[in-house]
Amino acid sequence: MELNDTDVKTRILLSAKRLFAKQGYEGTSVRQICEEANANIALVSYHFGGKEKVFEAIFEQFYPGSEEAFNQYEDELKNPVEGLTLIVREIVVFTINDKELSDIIQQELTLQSPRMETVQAFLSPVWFKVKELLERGKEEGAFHFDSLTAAFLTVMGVTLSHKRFRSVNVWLEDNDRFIPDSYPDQAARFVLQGLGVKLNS
Amino acid sequence: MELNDTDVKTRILLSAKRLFAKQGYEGTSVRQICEEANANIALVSYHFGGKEKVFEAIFEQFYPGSEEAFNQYEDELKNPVEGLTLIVREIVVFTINDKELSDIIQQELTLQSPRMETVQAFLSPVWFKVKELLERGKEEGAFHFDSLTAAFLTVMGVTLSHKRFRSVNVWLEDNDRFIPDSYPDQAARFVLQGLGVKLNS
DNA sequence: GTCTATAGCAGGATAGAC
DNA sequence: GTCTATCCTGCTATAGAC
Repeated sequence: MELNDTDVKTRILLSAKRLFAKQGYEGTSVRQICEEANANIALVSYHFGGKEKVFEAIFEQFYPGSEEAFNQYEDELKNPVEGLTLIVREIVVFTINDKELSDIIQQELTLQSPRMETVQAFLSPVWFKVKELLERGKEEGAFHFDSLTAAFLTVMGVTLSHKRFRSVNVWLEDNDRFIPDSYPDQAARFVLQGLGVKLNS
Repeated sequence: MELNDTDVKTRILLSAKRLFAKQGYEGTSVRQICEEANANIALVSYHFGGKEKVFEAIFEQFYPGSEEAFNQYEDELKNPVEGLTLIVREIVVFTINDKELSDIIQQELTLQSPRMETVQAFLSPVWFKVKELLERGKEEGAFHFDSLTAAFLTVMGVTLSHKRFRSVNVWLEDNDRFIPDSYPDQAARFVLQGLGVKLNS
């Protein structure tokens, strides 16, 4: 990964992703990124055009494209309960697969940064769909909540919460068997129950 | 607030809290803090001993002391369902009352920063209690979940999620009446339902 | 494409006058 | 307690040699 087995551009991207996730954007210097990537400092400007552009390139490279995905699951997304289950699972799977990128997203969501625009552009399709499903699910009587905003917030909270794992194991001894494989389902179940859906499982 | 109606130390603390919340710790400069606080740059070193110490001072000043609080609610905390309801409500109330401090906490939780130690020291009592309540609630048959870690994560997610409000109203038009007053109860209900508790409301 | 060298600036901190 | 002036370090970015 950090060896010269891949091209420089990729090495820089991977190092930047790792470091942004651990230390935040501002807390990470271009020098540090290049050191870890075994790349010369000047190459960040040459290949990307600056630190800011590296940030954007990370999203372009690693954020799962959700354009075709929506078409692929068109049928499931018609039903609010099925659709929300699917989306929550997919988001949680993503946060497990790419902890780094989801850490970066997590951080940027609370900041009023110049990078927010980039982040929002990538996240909008999914969360807009979530909003739509919540609204339709309520109309159809499947979900029970007072405020859309409150429901939306809790769904966001559950699905994105995984990233605090690092600090969590300070409070929990890990004799508990936390199996990432089953977590997407647990999270989805939690969300649906929280929204007042009766589950037959 | 930003006028010279309070003493310098307090003005610095308030400005720092505001800016750390909006821009992150690394994204905020001492110069900027002092400018907003109408204070001279040298006073940060004089009164606190550096930027890092300002961060700690913010927690000492504004984090609600949870030592006496636990004794005060001793009775409610004996029952897992009651106890968890109480704590979730209190945390959510706190995140609404002091959005800035909870934004700061939110940010630091995902970072591996030198400030993590400070943050954890303040948060530990509450989250340790949550863990205990979850465990006991499961033993007593009140809660239903597979993994303690998974349950813990979802509770954290819901209770801390409020801070993403700023980015949320990009996706939600605010014709939805989100009433902060009722949110603590909604969040608590969501959590309990998610944990499989049968509610009579 | 990659490197060295350096420009140019902003950061945190403090010495010392008041 | 407060201020000015300054130190030193580290940052991003780029010009120009290879």
